[in-house]
Amino acid sequence: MSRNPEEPVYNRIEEARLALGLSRQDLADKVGVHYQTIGYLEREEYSPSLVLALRIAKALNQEVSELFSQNPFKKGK
Amino acid sequence: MSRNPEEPVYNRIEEARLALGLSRQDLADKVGVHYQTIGYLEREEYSPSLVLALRIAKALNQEVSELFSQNPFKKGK
DNA sequence: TTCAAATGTTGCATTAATGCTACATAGCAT
DNA sequence: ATGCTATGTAGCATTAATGCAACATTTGAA
Repeated sequence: MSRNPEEPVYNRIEEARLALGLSRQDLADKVGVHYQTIGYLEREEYSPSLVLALRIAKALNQEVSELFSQNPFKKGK
Repeated sequence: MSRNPEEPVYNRIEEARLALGLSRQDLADKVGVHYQTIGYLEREEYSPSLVLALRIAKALNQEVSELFSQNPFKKGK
């Protein structure tokens, strides 16, 4: 599978982050990653490790399945 | 964070796999990875990518949060 | 016992995820 | 205009996740 460039993972990180009034830097700090990493994830340039996904979900008070999906999200949740 | 050797991810893949009567090879085939990879994950020698976690959850009919956690699982679910 | 299936162990190669730095751009105050 | 904050882009280095092969061990069936 080689870390799947073919099968992307969609996410609503940006939407959930903005809903909490957080900047990328804020979220990065809460989660313990570089702020650029949040940017890469929001732009879906790559998909996170499970550890990071779990941390982000916790930081944003969401279920992993609410934030990340193999299928595109519909508009407005 | 450098992919966290410090903060492990616990899982109940083996339990869920056995409950369905699947061998590691069976699960690996359903999920599209090498059968050794399932072994590594069950032994918690490393934690999967989010893509793989999503696929495993789907193959085992479980929520990601039911299968993977940052905190150890209690006995018998 | 013998055989096969399932699993464990080791080792090596490849690559995506992450860290980090630097610079550009856009928007919003002042 | 000036400055600050947030974000985008590009490049490079490191490392964990995965593939894969070979061999050992365990377990259960015949």
